[in-house]
Amino acid sequence: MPELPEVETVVSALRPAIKGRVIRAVGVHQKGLRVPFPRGLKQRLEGRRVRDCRRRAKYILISLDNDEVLVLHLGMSGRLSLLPSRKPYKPQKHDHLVLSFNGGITAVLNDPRRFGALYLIPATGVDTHKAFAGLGPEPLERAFDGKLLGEALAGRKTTIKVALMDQKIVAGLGNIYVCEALFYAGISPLRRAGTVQGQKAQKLVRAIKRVLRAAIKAGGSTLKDYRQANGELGYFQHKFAVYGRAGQACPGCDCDISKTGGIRQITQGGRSSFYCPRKQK
DNA sequence: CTCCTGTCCTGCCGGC
DNA sequence: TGCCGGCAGGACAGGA
Repeated sequence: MPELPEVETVVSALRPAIKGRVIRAVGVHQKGLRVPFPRGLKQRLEGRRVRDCRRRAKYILISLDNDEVLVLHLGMSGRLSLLPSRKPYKPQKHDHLVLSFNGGITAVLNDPRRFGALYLIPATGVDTHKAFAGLGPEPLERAFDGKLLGEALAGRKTTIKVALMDQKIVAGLGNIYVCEALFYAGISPLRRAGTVQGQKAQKLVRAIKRVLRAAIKAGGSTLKDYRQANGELGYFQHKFAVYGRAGQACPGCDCDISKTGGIRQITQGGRSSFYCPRKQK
């Protein structure tokens, strides 16, 4: 499912393909996703030129020449794919929005579970929109360091797992990368968030950046395979240390799995957490 | 304010 | 084989 690295990968491919291009035709095949589509979506998009395309948290922002911004969230099953310009568009199940640009470029939003969202908002209103207001720092930016994270976590009684899932603390992390980062930082998902300070916070920040960068790197290969591949996560899913690996050995494990039970799976905040009780404290 | 729970949706998988 | 229940997950509303 698309978390920060997947969205980053999508935007990296989308930006050069559509920047400066004009939206010639719009196909709207759905009344909405998690939220209803904006009124007059088709009319408001057609004829507009794309100024730029960027990512914030897990959102894709496509700014248009009428000072409106098309905001997309891929939910957990959403895909935004670019169609080869030679091939005619063939509608697929769960294609909700089809954008046709000059030059034969077509972008298709497909989302089976419809957990995604689409907004069309004024450029001046992005920061105050409910999706962006109060959003925490970008984890890959330099400003996101141990000190900043420690301050954000201070006083929090909830667990570090739940806190890292909170987009107000840090933006763009989802269940998978939180589990992975906590493993690399050696921090238990059950630890109280407020106790992650100083060296621990710094170590966690490094782990977050490390796992995100690695995933983005692998996400590049996901995208290359994308046209032929059907794997949602592509390449990086084979590199998970703990996520989805309950009962198995964690990387570098030298304990007796038959006695320890290996990687443990628990539920926190209604979501699965995977961790190694011996390496994560 | 913080924390917690329910809701949305559909594909997939395990169990019978 | 086929059905069915449960699970997966991000964001957000609303209640405590």
